[in-house]
Amino acid sequence: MPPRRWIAHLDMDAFYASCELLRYPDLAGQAVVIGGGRRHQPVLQPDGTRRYATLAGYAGRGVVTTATYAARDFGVHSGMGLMKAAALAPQAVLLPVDFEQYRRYSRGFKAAVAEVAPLIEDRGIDEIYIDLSDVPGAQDSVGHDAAGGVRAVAQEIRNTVRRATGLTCSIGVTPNKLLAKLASELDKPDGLTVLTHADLPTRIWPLAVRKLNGIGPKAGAKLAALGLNTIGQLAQCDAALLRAHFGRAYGRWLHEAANGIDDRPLVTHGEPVSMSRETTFDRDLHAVRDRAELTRIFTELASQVATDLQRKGYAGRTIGIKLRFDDFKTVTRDLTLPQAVADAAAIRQAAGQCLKRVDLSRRLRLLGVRAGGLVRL
DNA sequence: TCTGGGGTCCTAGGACCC
DNA sequence: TCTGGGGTCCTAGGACCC
Repeated sequence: MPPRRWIAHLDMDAFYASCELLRYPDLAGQAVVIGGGRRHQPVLQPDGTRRYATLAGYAGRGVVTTATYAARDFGVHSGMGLMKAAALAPQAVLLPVDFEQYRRYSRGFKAAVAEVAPLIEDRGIDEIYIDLSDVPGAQDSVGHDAAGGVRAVAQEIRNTVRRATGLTCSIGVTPNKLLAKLASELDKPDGLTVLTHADLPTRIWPLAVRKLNGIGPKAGAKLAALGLNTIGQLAQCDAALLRAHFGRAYGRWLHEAANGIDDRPLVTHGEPVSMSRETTFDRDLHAVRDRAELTRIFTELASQVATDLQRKGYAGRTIGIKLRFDDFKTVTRDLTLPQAVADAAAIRQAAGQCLKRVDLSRRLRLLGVRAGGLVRL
């Protein structure tokens, strides 16, 4: 028997919110929302207790980055505007985002996992894929359960993460990344789900097509218009019809994905492609009337990109800008230079060239600066 | 109660070269 | 002087993800 391929997807539970609960244990069990700017830090009071800001009366353009499960019970979810979240759960505690802290915990849980299983693909701050195929014990049967060994390995990883960070995670273990990603959500939070291809009809096919990693709002709506709502309906659908509606590559992918087919390897190391900084203004700004403020922000963004590049040891040959107007229309412009640059002045200069190519009659809500075509310094 | 910030990848057209 | 085909680079936009 050849060894089975066992891929795990590990997803930290309500990651940012859970990190904050470690710092503020008095909030355990409460509806807590992480998001917005820095204007709502908890205040330590003379009696030693903390006073927290709540969502009530929030005014601004912030969105929910993460919400605790208690807050989710009110219908609050990530990406939702904080104004809307405040209407749903005015009493929920609002905490500012502290990426530095989350990155520490992120490094912590990844290092803990690597002790058990070193083949890891990084998928951002709070999730990873892990190849368990060659981890000792993963191929063992337990009684009549061929997946018993890998289940034990995954459970050990969960225990290790918990010990190292105090945080819980959910893991899906399946023959490939696509199914593992789906499976990790099936028993969230603090869950472990092991699936094989045999489980496809009962566990995967009833799910909405939008659960598939790679089907977003647009493709989801298009599939719905075709009467395809579940992964099972998609799996049963004629492959030629999917190609006709979605193009050759994406049509084929849809058909394979719905049938649980995915042979993508883990990517265990990678170089960054671009680095960018962007900001949404508190109020929409006009190129002429708010010129001084826009110039200041523009220069600041260029300088932040330069700092990021230098800190990580890269230079960028393509400098670009991003603008979002008051009607939410977004445009980009970029410029490829003869030489890669990493200093603030050169980035600011190139970004300024890009800006000249944009019609600035509408007011702006967002400005961004980007460096692509990265080379190692 | 409109919609953050940081990314990746894909497509498509035009320039330019052989 | 009516016109092929392939390859690469550049640019702009868009879908999608965390």
